[in-house]
Amino acid sequence: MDKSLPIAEGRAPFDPNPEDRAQSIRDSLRDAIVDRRLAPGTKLSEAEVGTLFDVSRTVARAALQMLAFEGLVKVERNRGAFVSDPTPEEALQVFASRRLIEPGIIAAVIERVTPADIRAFRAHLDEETRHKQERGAAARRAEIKASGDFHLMLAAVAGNAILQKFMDELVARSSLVISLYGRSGASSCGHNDHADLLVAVETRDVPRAQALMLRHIDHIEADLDLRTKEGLTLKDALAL
Amino acid sequence: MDKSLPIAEGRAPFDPNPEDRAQSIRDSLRDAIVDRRLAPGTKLSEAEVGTLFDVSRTVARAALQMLAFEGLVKVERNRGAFVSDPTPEEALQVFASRRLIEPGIIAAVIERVTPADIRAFRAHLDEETRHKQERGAAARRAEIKASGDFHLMLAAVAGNAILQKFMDELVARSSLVISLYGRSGASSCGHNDHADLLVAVETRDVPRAQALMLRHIDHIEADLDLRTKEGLTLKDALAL
DNA sequence: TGAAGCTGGATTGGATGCAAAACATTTCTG
DNA sequence: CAGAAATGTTTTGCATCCAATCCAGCTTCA
Repeated sequence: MDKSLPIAEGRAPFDPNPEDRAQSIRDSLRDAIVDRRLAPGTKLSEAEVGTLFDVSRTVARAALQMLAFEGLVKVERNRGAFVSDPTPEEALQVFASRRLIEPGIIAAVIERVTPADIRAFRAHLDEETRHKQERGAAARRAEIKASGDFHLMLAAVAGNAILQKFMDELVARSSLVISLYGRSGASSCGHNDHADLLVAVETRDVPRAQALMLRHIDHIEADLDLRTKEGLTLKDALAL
Repeated sequence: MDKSLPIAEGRAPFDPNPEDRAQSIRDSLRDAIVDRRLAPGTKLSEAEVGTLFDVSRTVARAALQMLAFEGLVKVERNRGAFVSDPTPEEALQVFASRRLIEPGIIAAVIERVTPADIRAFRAHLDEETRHKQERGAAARRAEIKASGDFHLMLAAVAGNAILQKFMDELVARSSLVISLYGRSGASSCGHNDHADLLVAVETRDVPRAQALMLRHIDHIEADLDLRTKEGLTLKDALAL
Protein backbone atom coordinates (compact mmCIF):
# COMPACT_ATOMS: atom_id res chain seq x y z
CA MET A 1 0.00 0.00 0.00
CA ASP A 2 1.43 3.32 -1.10
CA LYS A 3 1.37 6.07 1.47
CA SER A 4 2.61 8.81 -0.81
CA LEU A 5 -0.71 10.54 -1.40
CA PRO A 6 -0.36 14.03 0.10
CA ILE A 7 -3.95 14.26 1.13
CA ALA A 8 -4.06 13.88 4.86
CA GLU A 9 -2.61 17.28 5.52
CA GLY A 10 -5.56 19.40 6.57
CA ARG A 11 -6.98 16.76 8.85
CA ALA A 12 -7.22 17.16 12.56
CA PRO A 13 -5.09 14.59 14.37
CA PHE A 14 -7.89 13.25 16.47
CA ASP A 15 -11.45 14.12 15.53
CA PRO A 16 -12.10 17.30 17.44
CA ASN A 17 -15.80 16.86 16.97
CA PRO A 18 -16.64 13.19 17.17
CA GLU A 19 -19.31 13.91 14.60
CA ASP A 20 -19.23 12.64 11.10
CA ARG A 21 -15.74 11.60 10.24
CA ALA A 22 -16.76 10.91 6.67
CA GLN A 23 -17.56 14.58 6.27
CA SER A 24 -14.13 15.70 7.40
CA ILE A 25 -12.45 13.15 5.19
CA ARG A 26 -14.47 14.46 2.31
CA ASP A 27 -13.33 17.99 3.11
CA SER A 28 -9.68 16.97 3.22
CA LEU A 29 -9.96 15.12 -0.04
CA ARG A 30 -11.81 17.98 -1.65
CA ASP A 31 -9.15 20.44 -0.59
CA ALA A 32 -6.50 18.14 -1.98
CA ILE A 33 -8.34 17.84 -5.28
CA VAL A 34 -9.06 21.51 -5.86
CA ASP A 35 -5.52 22.26 -4.71
CA ARG A 36 -4.19 20.00 -7.39
CA ARG A 37 -2.27 17.97 -4.86
CA LEU A 38 -4.24 15.07 -6.26
CA ALA A 39 -4.01 14.99 -10.02
CA PRO A 40 -7.09 14.22 -12.10
CA GLY A 41 -7.28 10.54 -12.87
CA THR A 42 -5.60 9.51 -9.64
CA LYS A 43 -7.12 6.41 -8.20
CA LEU A 44 -8.53 6.72 -4.72
CA SER A 45 -8.79 3.22 -3.35
CA GLU A 46 -11.05 2.67 -0.40
CA ALA A 47 -8.43 0.81 1.55
CA GLU A 48 -5.81 3.45 0.95
CA VAL A 49 -8.03 6.33 1.98
CA GLY A 50 -9.14 4.32 4.96
CA THR A 51 -5.67 3.65 6.26
CA LEU A 52 -4.51 7.20 5.57
CA PHE A 53 -7.30 8.62 7.69
CA ASP A 54 -7.34 5.72 10.06
CA VAL A 55 -10.90 4.62 9.49
CA SER A 56 -12.48 1.55 8.03
CA ARG A 57 -13.33 1.14 4.40
CA THR A 58 -16.97 1.78 5.22
CA VAL A 59 -16.51 5.42 6.09
CA ALA A 60 -13.84 5.94 3.45
CA ARG A 61 -16.33 4.73 0.92
CA ALA A 62 -18.95 7.12 2.24
CA ALA A 63 -16.56 10.03 1.79
CA LEU A 64 -15.81 8.99 -1.78
CA GLN A 65 -19.50 8.67 -2.48
CA MET A 66 -20.06 12.25 -1.34
CA LEU A 67 -17.33 13.49 -3.63
CA ALA A 68 -18.91 11.58 -6.47
CA PHE A 69 -22.16 13.47 -5.90
CA GLU A 70 -20.28 16.71 -6.22
CA GLY A 71 -18.68 15.55 -9.42
CA LEU A 72 -15.16 15.76 -8.03
CA VAL A 73 -14.53 12.04 -8.32
CA LYS A 74 -15.96 9.48 -10.68
CA VAL A 75 -16.72 6.02 -9.37
CA GLU A 76 -16.75 3.20 -11.87
CA ARG A 77 -18.54 0.08 -10.88
CA ASN A 78 -16.22 -2.67 -9.68
CA ARG A 79 -13.27 -0.48 -10.56
CA GLY A 80 -13.12 2.17 -7.90
CA ALA A 81 -13.02 5.95 -7.49
CA PHE A 82 -10.86 8.30 -9.51
CA VAL A 83 -10.27 12.02 -9.26
CA SER A 84 -12.45 13.28 -12.05
CA ASP A 85 -10.90 14.54 -15.19
CA PRO A 86 -13.36 16.99 -16.71
CA THR A 87 -13.56 17.21 -20.46
CA PRO A 88 -13.47 20.60 -22.15
CA GLU A 89 -17.18 20.29 -22.67
CA GLU A 90 -17.78 19.76 -18.99
CA ALA A 91 -15.57 22.75 -18.30
CA LEU A 92 -17.75 24.93 -20.50
CA GLN A 93 -20.84 23.64 -18.74
CA VAL A 94 -19.43 24.65 -15.38
CA PHE A 95 -19.00 28.23 -16.49
CA ALA A 96 -22.32 28.31 -18.32
CA SER A 97 -23.95 27.31 -15.05
CA ARG A 98 -22.10 29.98 -13.13
CA ARG A 99 -23.19 32.60 -15.63
CA LEU A 100 -26.79 31.80 -14.80
CA ILE A 101 -26.46 31.62 -11.05
CA GLU A 102 -23.93 34.19 -9.99
CA PRO A 103 -25.66 37.30 -11.36
CA GLY A 104 -28.66 36.29 -9.30
CA ILE A 105 -26.49 35.79 -6.28
CA ILE A 106 -24.91 39.18 -6.59
CA ALA A 107 -28.32 40.79 -6.77
CA ALA A 108 -29.36 39.02 -3.59
CA VAL A 109 -26.11 40.06 -1.95
CA ILE A 110 -26.73 43.72 -2.70
CA GLU A 111 -30.14 43.38 -1.16
CA ARG A 112 -28.92 41.79 2.04
CA VAL A 113 -25.31 42.79 2.63
CA THR A 114 -24.43 44.34 6.00
CA PRO A 115 -21.49 46.57 6.91
CA ALA A 116 -19.96 43.63 8.75
CA ASP A 117 -20.12 41.59 5.56
CA ILE A 118 -18.37 44.37 3.68
CA ARG A 119 -15.60 44.41 6.21
CA ALA A 120 -15.21 40.65 5.89
CA PHE A 121 -15.03 40.97 2.11
CA ARG A 122 -12.37 43.66 2.42
CA ALA A 123 -10.30 41.52 4.75
CA HIS A 124 -10.57 38.63 2.37
CA LEU A 125 -9.53 40.79 -0.57
CA ASP A 126 -6.44 41.90 1.31
CA GLU A 127 -5.47 38.33 1.86
CA GLU A 128 -6.07 37.54 -1.77
CA THR A 129 -3.74 40.27 -2.95
CA ARG A 130 -1.20 39.17 -0.40
CA HIS A 131 -1.20 35.68 -1.86
CA LYS A 132 -0.99 37.14 -5.33
CA GLN A 133 2.24 38.92 -4.51
CA GLU A 134 3.94 35.93 -2.97
CA ARG A 135 5.84 33.44 -5.06
CA GLY A 136 5.86 29.69 -5.26
CA ALA A 137 3.43 26.89 -5.91
CA ALA A 138 1.98 27.02 -2.42
CA ALA A 139 1.09 30.69 -2.80
CA ARG A 140 -0.44 29.96 -6.19
CA ARG A 141 -2.61 27.26 -4.64
CA ALA A 142 -3.60 29.56 -1.81
CA GLU A 143 -4.50 32.22 -4.34
CA ILE A 144 -6.76 29.95 -6.34
CA LYS A 145 -8.44 28.76 -3.19
CA ALA A 146 -8.92 32.28 -1.87
CA SER A 147 -10.34 33.36 -5.19
CA GLY A 148 -12.93 30.62 -4.99
CA ASP A 149 -13.68 31.42 -1.40
CA PHE A 150 -14.63 34.95 -2.39
CA HIS A 151 -17.43 33.58 -4.53
CA LEU A 152 -18.47 31.26 -1.74
CA MET A 153 -18.65 34.18 0.66
CA LEU A 154 -20.93 35.95 -1.77
CA ALA A 155 -23.13 32.88 -1.96
CA ALA A 156 -23.29 32.71 1.82
CA VAL A 157 -24.37 36.32 2.12
CA ALA A 158 -27.01 35.81 -0.55
CA GLY A 159 -28.84 33.68 1.97
CA ASN A 160 -30.14 30.91 -0.24
CA ALA A 161 -28.95 27.56 1.06
CA ILE A 162 -29.73 25.72 -2.17
CA LEU A 163 -27.81 28.14 -4.34
CA GLN A 164 -25.02 28.04 -1.82
CA LYS A 165 -24.76 24.30 -2.23
CA PHE A 166 -24.77 24.63 -6.00
CA MET A 167 -22.02 27.22 -5.80
CA ASP A 168 -20.02 24.94 -3.54
CA GLU A 169 -20.03 22.37 -6.27
CA LEU A 170 -19.45 24.82 -9.09
CA VAL A 171 -16.52 26.54 -7.40
CA ALA A 172 -14.87 23.23 -6.63
CA ARG A 173 -15.32 22.07 -10.18
CA SER A 174 -14.04 25.39 -11.46
CA SER A 175 -10.86 25.02 -9.46
CA LEU A 176 -10.39 21.58 -10.90
CA VAL A 177 -10.92 22.88 -14.41
CA ILE A 178 -8.53 25.78 -13.88
CA SER A 179 -5.88 23.48 -12.55
CA LEU A 180 -6.30 21.31 -15.62
CA TYR A 181 -6.72 23.82 -18.40
CA GLY A 182 -5.51 27.06 -16.84
CA ARG A 183 -2.98 28.87 -18.96
CA SER A 184 -1.50 31.27 -16.47
CA GLY A 185 -0.93 30.12 -12.92
CA ALA A 186 -3.53 32.43 -11.50
CA SER A 187 -7.13 32.76 -12.55
CA SER A 188 -7.43 36.53 -12.61
CA CYS A 189 -4.17 37.54 -14.15
CA GLY A 190 -3.81 41.25 -14.07
CA HIS A 191 -7.47 41.91 -13.42
CA ASN A 192 -8.85 43.17 -10.17
CA ASP A 193 -12.30 41.85 -10.75
CA HIS A 194 -13.10 41.04 -7.17
CA ALA A 195 -12.22 44.52 -5.94
CA ASP A 196 -14.31 46.12 -8.66
CA LEU A 197 -17.18 43.84 -7.82
CA LEU A 198 -17.00 44.78 -4.19
CA VAL A 199 -17.20 48.47 -5.07
CA ALA A 200 -20.31 47.86 -7.13
CA VAL A 201 -21.81 45.96 -4.21
CA GLU A 202 -21.04 48.77 -1.80
CA THR A 203 -22.68 51.32 -4.05
CA ARG A 204 -25.58 48.90 -4.49
CA ASP A 205 -25.43 49.14 -8.25
CA VAL A 206 -27.12 45.91 -9.27
CA PRO A 207 -26.79 46.13 -13.06
CA ARG A 208 -23.15 47.09 -12.83
CA ALA A 209 -22.39 44.37 -10.33
CA GLN A 210 -24.07 41.79 -12.54
CA ALA A 211 -22.19 42.98 -15.59
CA LEU A 212 -18.93 42.84 -13.69
CA MET A 213 -19.70 39.35 -12.52
CA LEU A 214 -20.34 38.14 -16.04
CA ARG A 215 -17.18 39.83 -17.22
CA HIS A 216 -15.27 38.20 -14.40
CA ILE A 217 -16.47 34.78 -15.45
CA ASP A 218 -15.47 35.64 -19.01
CA HIS A 219 -12.00 36.45 -17.79
CA ILE A 220 -11.64 33.17 -15.97
CA GLU A 221 -12.87 31.25 -18.96
CA ALA A 222 -10.66 33.18 -21.35
CA ASP A 223 -7.65 32.02 -19.39
CA LEU A 224 -8.38 28.40 -20.21
CA ASP A 225 -6.81 26.45 -23.03
CA LEU A 226 -9.48 23.93 -23.87
CA ARG A 227 -7.88 22.29 -26.86
CA THR A 228 -7.81 18.59 -26.20
CA LYS A 229 -4.39 17.47 -25.25
CA GLU A 230 -4.15 13.73 -24.87
CA GLY A 231 -6.24 11.43 -26.99
CA LEU A 232 -5.32 13.23 -30.17
CA THR A 233 -1.65 12.67 -29.62
CA LEU A 234 -2.19 9.02 -30.31
CA LYS A 235 -3.72 9.76 -33.66
CA ASP A 236 -0.98 12.26 -34.30
CA ALA A 237 1.74 9.82 -33.44
CA LEU A 238 0.31 7.10 -35.64
CA ALA A 239 -1.25 8.72 -38.65
CA LEU A 240 0.39 12.05 -39.21
CA MET B 1 -41.69 -3.86 11.51
CA ASP B 2 -44.42 -2.06 9.62
CA LYS B 3 -44.83 -3.11 6.03
CA SER B 4 -47.42 -0.53 5.17
CA LEU B 5 -45.13 1.89 3.37
CA PRO B 6 -46.35 2.05 -0.21
CA ILE B 7 -42.93 2.62 -1.65
CA ALA B 8 -41.91 -0.54 -3.40
CA GLU B 9 -44.33 -0.12 -6.20
CA GLY B 10 -42.25 1.13 -9.10
CA ARG B 11 -39.46 -1.33 -8.51
CA ALA B 12 -38.58 -4.05 -10.93
CA PRO B 13 -39.21 -7.48 -9.40
CA PHE B 14 -35.73 -8.79 -10.04
CA ASP B 15 -33.07 -6.30 -10.99
CA PRO B 16 -33.15 -6.37 -14.75
CA ASN B 17 -29.70 -4.86 -14.85
CA PRO B 18 -27.68 -6.24 -11.98
CA GLU B 19 -26.10 -2.79 -11.72
CA ASP B 20 -26.42 -0.54 -8.78
CA ARG B 21 -29.33 -1.56 -6.68
CA ALA B 22 -28.92 1.44 -4.42
CA GLN B 23 -29.61 3.68 -7.38
CA SER B 24 -32.86 1.96 -8.23
CA ILE B 25 -33.96 2.00 -4.60
CA ARG B 26 -33.25 5.70 -4.53
CA ASP B 27 -35.38 6.17 -7.63
CA SER B 28 -38.28 4.26 -6.14
CA LEU B 29 -38.10 6.21 -2.93
CA ARG B 30 -37.83 9.48 -4.77
CA ASP B 31 -40.88 8.70 -6.83
CA ALA B 32 -42.74 7.83 -3.68
CA ILE B 33 -41.71 11.07 -2.02
CA VAL B 34 -42.54 13.43 -4.86
CA ASP B 35 -45.74 11.48 -5.41
CA ARG B 36 -46.73 12.20 -1.85
CA ARG B 37 -47.17 8.52 -1.15
CA LEU B 38 -44.63 9.13 1.58
CA ALA B 39 -45.63 12.08 3.71
CA PRO B 40 -43.01 14.60 4.84
CA GLY B 41 -41.69 13.66 8.24
CA THR B 42 -42.12 9.94 7.69
CA LYS B 43 -39.31 7.96 9.17
CA LEU B 44 -37.37 5.79 6.74
CA SER B 45 -35.61 3.23 8.83
CA GLU B 46 -32.70 1.45 7.26
CA ALA B 47 -33.94 -1.95 8.27
CA GLU B 48 -37.41 -1.30 6.92
CA VAL B 49 -36.19 -0.03 3.58
CA GLY B 50 -33.80 -2.94 3.43
CA THR B 51 -36.42 -5.60 3.96
CA LEU B 52 -38.89 -3.89 1.63
CA PHE B 53 -36.42 -3.96 -1.22
CA ASP B 54 -34.81 -7.17 -0.11
CA VAL B 55 -31.31 -5.84 0.40
CA SER B 56 -29.09 -5.42 3.40
CA ARG B 57 -28.97 -2.31 5.49
CA THR B 58 -25.73 -1.33 3.82
CA VAL B 59 -27.27 -0.62 0.44
CA ALA B 60 -30.46 0.76 1.95
CA ARG B 61 -28.33 3.24 3.82
CA ALA B 62 -26.54 4.20 0.62
CA ALA B 63 -29.86 4.95 -1.05
CA LEU B 64 -30.96 7.12 1.86
CA GLN B 65 -27.65 8.94 1.77
CA MET B 66 -28.20 9.79 -1.87
CA LEU B 67 -31.62 11.18 -1.14
CA ALA B 68 -30.11 13.25 1.64
CA PHE B 69 -27.74 14.84 -0.85
CA GLU B 70 -30.69 15.83 -2.97
CA GLY B 71 -32.43 17.34 0.01
CA LEU B 72 -35.38 14.96 -0.20
CA VAL B 73 -34.65 13.32 3.14
CA LYS B 74 -32.95 14.65 6.21
CA VAL B 75 -30.72 12.34 8.20
CA GLU B 76 -30.24 13.17 11.84
CA ARG B 77 -27.25 11.66 13.49
CA ASN B 78 -28.08 8.59 15.55
CA ARG B 79 -31.75 9.14 14.82
CA GLY B 80 -32.27 8.10 11.27
CA ALA B 81 -33.63 9.38 7.99
CA PHE B 82 -36.90 11.25 7.56
CA VAL B 83 -38.71 12.48 4.50
CA SER B 84 -37.79 16.12 4.54
CA ASP B 85 -40.34 18.66 5.55
CA PRO B 86 -39.30 21.91 3.88
CA THR B 87 -39.99 25.13 5.70
CA PRO B 88 -41.70 27.99 3.87
CA GLU B 89 -38.33 29.66 3.62
CA GLU B 90 -36.81 26.64 1.92
CA ALA B 91 -39.78 26.60 -0.40
CA LEU B 92 -39.08 30.17 -1.43
CA GLN B 93 -35.44 29.31 -1.99
CA VAL B 94 -36.39 26.51 -4.33
CA PHE B 95 -38.35 28.82 -6.55
CA ALA B 96 -35.77 31.59 -6.33
CA SER B 97 -33.23 29.10 -7.64
CA ARG B 98 -35.50 28.02 -10.45
CA ARG B 99 -36.02 31.64 -11.46
CA LEU B 100 -32.30 31.93 -12.02
CA ILE B 101 -31.73 28.69 -13.82
CA GLU B 102 -34.76 28.02 -15.96
CA PRO B 103 -34.64 31.16 -18.12
CA GLY B 104 -31.12 30.15 -19.03
CA ILE B 105 -32.24 26.66 -19.79
CA ILE B 106 -35.01 27.81 -22.06
CA ALA B 107 -32.55 29.96 -24.01
CA ALA B 108 -30.27 26.97 -24.49
CA VAL B 109 -33.26 24.88 -25.54
CA ILE B 110 -34.22 27.34 -28.25
CA GLU B 111 -30.70 27.21 -29.53
CA ARG B 112 -30.53 23.45 -29.70
CA VAL B 113 -34.03 22.06 -30.08
CA THR B 114 -34.70 19.68 -32.96
CA PRO B 115 -37.99 18.82 -34.67
CA ALA B 116 -37.88 15.45 -32.95
CA ASP B 117 -37.66 17.20 -29.59
CA ILE B 118 -40.66 19.32 -30.47
CA ARG B 119 -42.65 16.22 -31.29
CA ALA B 120 -41.67 14.69 -27.98
CA PHE B 121 -42.77 17.83 -26.15
CA ARG B 122 -46.10 17.77 -27.94
CA ALA B 123 -46.67 14.16 -27.03
CA HIS B 124 -45.86 14.92 -23.46
CA LEU B 125 -48.22 17.87 -23.41
CA ASP B 126 -51.02 15.68 -24.67
CA GLU B 127 -50.46 13.28 -21.87
CA GLU B 128 -50.41 16.11 -19.38
CA THR B 129 -53.77 17.42 -20.48
CA ARG B 130 -55.11 13.90 -20.45
CA HIS B 131 -54.14 13.53 -16.81
CA LYS B 132 -55.60 16.94 -16.09
CA GLN B 133 -59.00 15.83 -17.29
CA GLU B 134 -59.08 12.59 -15.35
CA ARG B 135 -60.32 12.49 -11.79
CA GLY B 136 -58.95 11.00 -8.64
CA ALA B 137 -55.87 11.19 -6.52
CA ALA B 138 -53.87 8.95 -8.81
CA ALA B 139 -54.52 11.22 -11.75
CA ARG B 140 -53.56 14.24 -9.66
CA ARG B 141 -50.28 12.59 -8.77
CA ALA B 142 -49.65 11.69 -12.36
CA GLU B 143 -50.37 15.26 -13.35
CA ILE B 144 -47.89 16.72 -10.88
CA LYS B 145 -45.26 14.25 -11.99
CA ALA B 146 -45.88 14.94 -15.65
CA SER B 147 -45.68 18.65 -15.03
CA GLY B 148 -42.27 18.23 -13.43
CA ASP B 149 -41.15 15.94 -16.21
CA PHE B 150 -41.83 18.68 -18.72
CA HIS B 151 -39.24 20.85 -17.04
CA LEU B 152 -36.83 17.95 -16.88
CA MET B 153 -37.26 17.35 -20.59
CA LEU B 154 -36.37 20.97 -21.21
CA ALA B 155 -33.27 20.59 -19.06
CA ALA B 156 -32.27 17.49 -21.00
CA VAL B 157 -32.59 19.25 -24.33
CA ALA B 158 -30.57 22.19 -23.04
CA GLY B 159 -27.60 19.86 -23.04
CA ASN B 160 -25.85 20.94 -19.86
CA ALA B 161 -25.40 17.95 -17.58
CA ILE B 162 -24.70 20.05 -14.51
CA LEU B 163 -27.79 22.19 -14.91
CA GLN B 164 -29.75 19.04 -15.59
CA LYS B 165 -28.66 17.62 -12.27
CA PHE B 166 -29.58 20.85 -10.52
CA MET B 167 -33.00 20.80 -12.13
CA ASP B 168 -33.48 17.20 -11.10
CA GLU B 169 -33.09 18.28 -7.53
CA LEU B 170 -35.12 21.46 -7.88
CA VAL B 171 -38.05 19.75 -9.56
CA ALA B 172 -38.14 17.04 -6.95
CA ARG B 173 -38.06 19.57 -4.16
CA SER B 174 -40.74 21.61 -5.91
CA SER B 175 -43.04 18.63 -6.02
CA LEU B 176 -42.47 18.10 -2.33
CA VAL B 177 -43.22 21.75 -1.61
CA ILE B 178 -46.33 21.71 -3.75
CA SER B 179 -47.60 18.60 -2.04
CA LEU B 180 -47.07 20.33 1.30
CA TYR B 181 -48.21 23.86 0.68
CA GLY B 182 -50.19 23.57 -2.54
CA ARG B 183 -53.59 25.14 -2.33
CA SER B 184 -55.29 23.60 -5.33
CA GLY B 185 -54.61 20.01 -6.18
CA ALA B 186 -52.83 20.84 -9.40
CA SER B 187 -49.96 23.22 -9.84
CA SER B 188 -51.08 24.99 -12.97
CA CYS B 189 -54.74 25.48 -12.26
CA GLY B 190 -56.42 26.89 -15.30
CA HIS B 191 -53.22 28.05 -16.92
CA ASN B 192 -51.77 26.48 -20.00
CA ASP B 193 -48.29 27.66 -19.33
CA HIS B 194 -46.49 24.68 -20.78
CA ALA B 195 -48.31 24.90 -24.08
CA ASP B 196 -47.61 28.61 -24.37
CA LEU B 197 -43.97 27.98 -23.57
CA LEU B 198 -43.73 25.39 -26.27
CA VAL B 199 -45.11 27.81 -28.83
CA ALA B 200 -42.50 30.37 -27.88
CA VAL B 201 -39.82 27.72 -28.22
CA GLU B 202 -41.07 26.71 -31.64
CA THR B 203 -41.01 30.29 -32.85
CA ARG B 204 -37.59 30.67 -31.28
CA ASP B 205 -38.60 33.79 -29.41
CA VAL B 206 -36.09 33.81 -26.57
CA PRO B 207 -37.27 36.88 -24.64
CA ARG B 208 -40.86 35.76 -24.77
CA ALA B 209 -40.00 32.22 -23.73
CA GLN B 210 -38.00 33.50 -20.80
CA ALA B 211 -40.78 35.82 -19.72
CA LEU B 212 -43.28 32.98 -19.96
CA MET B 213 -41.03 30.76 -17.91
CA LEU B 214 -40.75 33.36 -15.16
CA ARG B 215 -44.48 33.89 -15.23
CA HIS B 216 -45.02 30.15 -15.02
CA ILE B 217 -42.87 29.95 -11.91
CA ASP B 218 -44.83 32.86 -10.49
CA HIS B 219 -48.02 30.92 -11.09
CA ILE B 220 -46.75 27.85 -9.31
CA GLU B 221 -45.55 29.89 -6.39
CA ALA B 222 -48.77 31.87 -6.20
CA ASP B 223 -50.65 28.65 -5.69
CA LEU B 224 -48.80 28.00 -2.44
CA ASP B 225 -50.07 28.85 0.99
CA LEU B 226 -46.89 29.41 2.93
CA ARG B 227 -48.37 30.56 6.21
CA THR B 228 -46.84 28.40 8.86
CA LYS B 229 -49.27 25.84 10.06
CA GLU B 230 -47.93 23.84 12.95
CA GLY B 231 -45.48 25.33 15.41
CA LEU B 232 -47.40 28.53 15.77
CA THR B 233 -50.54 26.75 16.80
CA LEU B 234 -48.84 25.84 20.01
CA LYS B 235 -48.18 29.48 20.78
CA ASP B 236 -51.69 30.31 19.71
CA ALA B 237 -53.19 27.68 21.91
CA LEU B 238 -51.24 28.76 24.93
CA ALA B 239 -50.87 32.52 24.79
CA LEU B 240 -53.73 33.90 22.81
C1' DT C 1 -48.90 13.64 41.99
C1' DG C 2 -45.05 14.74 39.32
C1' DA C 3 -40.45 14.99 38.10
C1' DA C 4 -35.98 12.83 37.96
C1' DG C 5 -33.45 8.60 37.30
C1' DC C 6 -33.06 4.02 35.48
C1' DT C 7 -33.57 -0.08 32.55
C1' DG C 8 -34.84 -2.81 28.32
C1' DG C 9 -35.54 -2.68 23.55
C1' DA C 10 -34.72 -0.85 19.24
C1' DT C 11 -31.88 1.66 15.80
C1' DT C 12 -27.93 3.67 13.97
C1' DG C 13 -22.65 4.02 13.26
C1' DG C 14 -19.03 1.55 11.94
C1' DA C 15 -15.71 -2.71 11.42
C1' DT C 16 -15.01 -7.04 9.53
C1' DG C 17 -15.53 -11.10 6.54
C1' DC C 18 -16.67 -13.35 2.25
C1' DA C 19 -17.81 -13.80 -2.68
C1' DA C 20 -17.30 -11.82 -7.18
C1' DA C 21 -15.20 -8.87 -10.45
C1' DA C 22 -11.16 -6.78 -12.47
C1' DC C 23 -6.34 -6.80 -13.12
C1' DA C 24 -1.60 -8.67 -13.54
C1' DT C 25 1.31 -12.45 -14.40
C1' DT C 26 2.48 -16.75 -15.92
C1' DT C 27 1.98 -20.69 -18.76
C1' DC C 28 0.56 -23.07 -22.74
C1' DT C 29 -0.05 -23.55 -27.81
C1' DG C 30 0.47 -22.69 -32.61
C1' DC D 1 8.12 -15.66 -30.55
C1' DA D 2 3.22 -13.97 -30.45
C1' DG D 3 -1.15 -14.55 -28.83
C1' DA D 4 -4.42 -16.93 -25.96
C1' DA D 5 -5.75 -19.42 -21.90
C1' DA D 6 -5.22 -19.86 -17.17
C1' DT D 7 -4.00 -18.84 -12.58
C1' DG D 8 -3.08 -15.81 -8.65
C1' DT D 9 -3.64 -11.24 -6.62
C1' DT D 10 -5.92 -7.13 -5.57
C1' DT D 11 -10.08 -4.42 -4.90
C1' DT D 12 -14.72 -3.66 -4.82
C1' DG D 13 -19.75 -4.94 -3.44
C1' DC D 14 -22.31 -6.35 0.06
C1' DA D 15 -24.03 -8.95 4.21
C1' DT D 16 -23.39 -9.50 8.82
C1' DC D 17 -21.89 -8.44 13.45
C1' DC D 18 -20.80 -5.57 17.61
C1' DA D 19 -20.76 -1.37 20.18
C1' DA D 20 -22.73 3.20 21.09
C1' DT D 21 -26.83 5.96 21.20
C1' DC D 22 -31.45 6.95 21.63
C1' DC D 23 -36.24 6.30 23.06
C1' DA D 24 -40.12 4.60 25.90
C1' DG D 25 -41.86 3.01 29.76
C1' DC D 26 -41.19 2.03 34.50
C1' DT D 27 -39.53 2.88 39.07
C1' DT D 28 -38.30 5.77 42.76
C1' DC D 29 -38.32 9.57 45.63
C1' DA D 30 -39.64 13.97 47.17
